[in-house]
Amino acid sequence: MTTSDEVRWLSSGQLAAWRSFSLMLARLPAALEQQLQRDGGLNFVEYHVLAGLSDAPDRTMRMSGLAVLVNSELSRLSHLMRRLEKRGLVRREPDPCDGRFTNAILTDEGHAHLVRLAPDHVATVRKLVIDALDESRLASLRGCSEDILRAIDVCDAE
Amino acid sequence: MTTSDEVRWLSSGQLAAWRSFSLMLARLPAALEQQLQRDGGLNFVEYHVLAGLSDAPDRTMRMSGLAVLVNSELSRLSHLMRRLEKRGLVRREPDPCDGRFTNAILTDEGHAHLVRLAPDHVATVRKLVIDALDESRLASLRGCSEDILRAIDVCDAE
DNA sequence: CCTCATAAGTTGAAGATTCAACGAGTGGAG
DNA sequence: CTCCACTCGTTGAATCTTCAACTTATGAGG
Repeated sequence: MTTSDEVRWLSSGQLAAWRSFSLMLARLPAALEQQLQRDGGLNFVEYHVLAGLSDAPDRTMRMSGLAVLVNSELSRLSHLMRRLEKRGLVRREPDPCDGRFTNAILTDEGHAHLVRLAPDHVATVRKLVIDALDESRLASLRGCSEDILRAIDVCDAE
Repeated sequence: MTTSDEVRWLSSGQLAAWRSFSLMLARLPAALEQQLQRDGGLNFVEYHVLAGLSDAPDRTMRMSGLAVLVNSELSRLSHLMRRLEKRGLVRREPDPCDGRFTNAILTDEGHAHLVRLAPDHVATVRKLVIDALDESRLASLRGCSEDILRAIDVCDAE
């Protein structure tokens, strides 16, 4: 990748910003997961699997769609769904219309678990993010996130 | 944790901000790790272990100090150091002054590896974050990060 | 001294994720 | 119709992380 010999190191201000940001990048997910794990025995991805299914028509999604939604590889999702299935929170069945697809379905028990968990999760998100920032900061955080996501997409597309 | 019956759900603007932010929170670390993994066979924590040691006097730190620096548990660090040690990038020895401590030391080979890797890593951080944001956005991102870190600390302290 | 409490670090087992290989279903080209 | 390429999803092995139990070194208190 190093195409030029000159490295553009970071200025001290940039470095300070990067340090804070990258520390936050490590700590916030850990803090969110801690709450979900404690209150519901779920990690971040598992929670979003249940939440995604609960918003979908018939509480049903294809595995591949779900994988995109939760930003995870299909293999990881497959293992994860096996564990959730063993706990009775979801079930899987082949799509009757096209046998190549597998439908993931939220069970009643899974839905109940999610409903039980959601308020505390939202409260945590508020406490650590939404209410920790004033309104203009939050708007600007959204802008930063979108800029960074765009840069990642550009980079992925080479 | 649910102390009140009333849940303060997110407004649509807050929800949109949270969605972008949390997607970025998942994708950016993956993108950074991908580059480190591809170019140097290291993950994010491993890179920061080497980087931390390289900045320390005598390229030496105690395991417990290193664990705080890279925001990781001691057990994880111990396993990770065993792997890095097997690759010859670091070594460990008991602190001669106080046998309870273990000193982690960056080898010459480890240092060379880091030096080889750093320019590409910095270039990636630039491309995905620093140069993806204008100056005021970056400053504001730093502020957001600090606010969120503070909220996490408050929360950890109950 | 001796005992005990404490903190540092290691270890092994269990749990989760990644990686590569595989199997199964479908639609299209010949 | 048959073969082929393609995508979807699963699986097992290897890797990494988490958890709990354990070892060891030190310093404090009797």
